[in-house]
Amino acid sequence: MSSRSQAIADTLTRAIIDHRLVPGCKLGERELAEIFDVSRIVVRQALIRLADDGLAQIERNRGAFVAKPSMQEAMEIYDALTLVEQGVAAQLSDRLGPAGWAELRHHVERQRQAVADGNDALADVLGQEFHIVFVRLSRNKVMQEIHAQLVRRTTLLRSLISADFDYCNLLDDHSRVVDLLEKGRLKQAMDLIDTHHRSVVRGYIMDREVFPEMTPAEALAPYIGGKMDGVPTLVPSRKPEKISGNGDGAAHVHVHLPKQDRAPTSRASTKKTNRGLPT
Amino acid sequence: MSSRSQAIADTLTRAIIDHRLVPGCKLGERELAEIFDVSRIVVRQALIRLADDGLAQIERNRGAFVAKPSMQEAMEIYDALTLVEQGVAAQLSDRLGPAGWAELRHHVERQRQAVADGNDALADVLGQEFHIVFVRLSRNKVMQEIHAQLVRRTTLLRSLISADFDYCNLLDDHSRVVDLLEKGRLKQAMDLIDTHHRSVVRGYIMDREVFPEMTPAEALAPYIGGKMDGVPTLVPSRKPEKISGNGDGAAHVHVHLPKQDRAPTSRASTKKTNRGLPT
DNA sequence: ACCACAAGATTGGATATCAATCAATAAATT
DNA sequence: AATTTATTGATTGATATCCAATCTTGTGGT
Repeated sequence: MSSRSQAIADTLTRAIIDHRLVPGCKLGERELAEIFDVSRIVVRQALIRLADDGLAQIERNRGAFVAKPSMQEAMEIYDALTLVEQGVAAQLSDRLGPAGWAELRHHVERQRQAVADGNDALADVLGQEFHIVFVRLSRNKVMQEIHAQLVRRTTLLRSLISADFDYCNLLDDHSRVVDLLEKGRLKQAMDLIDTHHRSVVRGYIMDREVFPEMTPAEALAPYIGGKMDGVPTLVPSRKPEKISGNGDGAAHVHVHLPKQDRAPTSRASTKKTNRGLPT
Repeated sequence: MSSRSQAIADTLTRAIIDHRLVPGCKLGERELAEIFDVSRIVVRQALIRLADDGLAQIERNRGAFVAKPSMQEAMEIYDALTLVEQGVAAQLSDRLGPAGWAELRHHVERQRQAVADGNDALADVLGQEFHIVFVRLSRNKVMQEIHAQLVRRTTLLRSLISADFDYCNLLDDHSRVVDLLEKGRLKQAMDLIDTHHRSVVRGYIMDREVFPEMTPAEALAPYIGGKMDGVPTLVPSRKPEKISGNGDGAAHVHVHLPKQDRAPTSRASTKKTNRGLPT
């Protein structure tokens, strides 16, 4: 463990990308200091790290809040993410060896299996992870860190908006990108990456008021104390009461459609309103 | 001014990219606290910001040092920079209006004029700035910040290596990139961006031992107190003794060659060993 | 010359304290 | 009564001091 402030920053980051701490939520120093049982200074250092990461914003003499990006900024984040992943795609199409392609295919297959098993939670995590694995294969740690930060910020965005998109097409995109890239059809792959992210952004509606808030104490409770038990990450275990306190954890219905173009205006078929899993 | 720690982080960043604080230099908390006349905690917060930015590295119970990237990391930084600028180039080729192209051309022209006047210092700064302006035209603040961070890190790298490259060809690249992009020859422009950065990295030799060190107190003296007077930035004033204490500030001789290919192996014509200006 | 141990220095953090600012209430005025 | 003003309280930014853990150094003994 490097420093305590780093650990706290990690926990806060976790809570934010888990949507337990929602945008606009006040992150009071004294409150967090009590929760984590550290001094205010350590909390402040953690908040500085979060702010540098774009997940929090600090207003002078007013304190820190979970970042609440504007629609403009949301678009910019997705544009940046698209740019990075397209660039990585171009590099991979040149340099990636058979083992790399195999890893990507393996990952897609795992996700497909999870979907087939109806394990939505795992499928979601794998869907997120695909992008991380994709960039990792570039073997560029600097790029990885930039990309990971962008992914964190998109994850934050998702607790600010009500997503409404075709889940299955997004899932297939991963497989198709790998196919196109391995066949050397770089241009098409890059276009698909663009479409992939646009199809996520398109469903964003940002004027929605934020969900029932949790106080930081409630939100952070699962991460404190023992060994982070009860924190649901990529464990597919289905505890009756998982993360969210609200009961809209509607069973996701995944309908597998034949690939069809997704024109910017037509969005009227097989959409599921869901939270926390557009990848 | 937001917070004091941010101001100090900015000053340290400045000193690092000015090559006054060289890689490996110890950044003691107590020492910096005295220099800036603040408490150690504020210094620590500034160092955390620097570390997040990749300009410093903090080792537990050992303190902070100016980052000393490995050759591997240097390559990764340049790869990332290339990726970002290529992506921005692709966006600009679609979306940039006449005013944007004009601004780029104006900037190139200013740099050309500076070279013609023999004002190397100004030419250097403008060369650096070109990349910043280029990315700014994408109108994506998120991307701008990522790019700016990468540029800072490349600037840091330059105090770690001895560059040895053809200065004039690098200068012309900017103009050629603009030409190619405006003509819609995106592929060639992206290749040129790649070549541009590679031609910088190629000259890097990282085993060189670091220059005569300054203590942080000496290095930071010009930034402290008054209004940063005496800090040489884009002022073309030619003080006899500029930044560096070592006397190798040889007069740069800029020979304008007809464009020629720069094969990875052939580097035997019109190269000037200089410091701090490959852009 | 080499290893072990003690002394010193530095970092990471805790606590207490203070000034400045913001928020919200209570009071005063129109 | 409504609005404006003043007071109070809470929170942040920052300092000083203190303490424990760890790293470095230097000395001494073998």
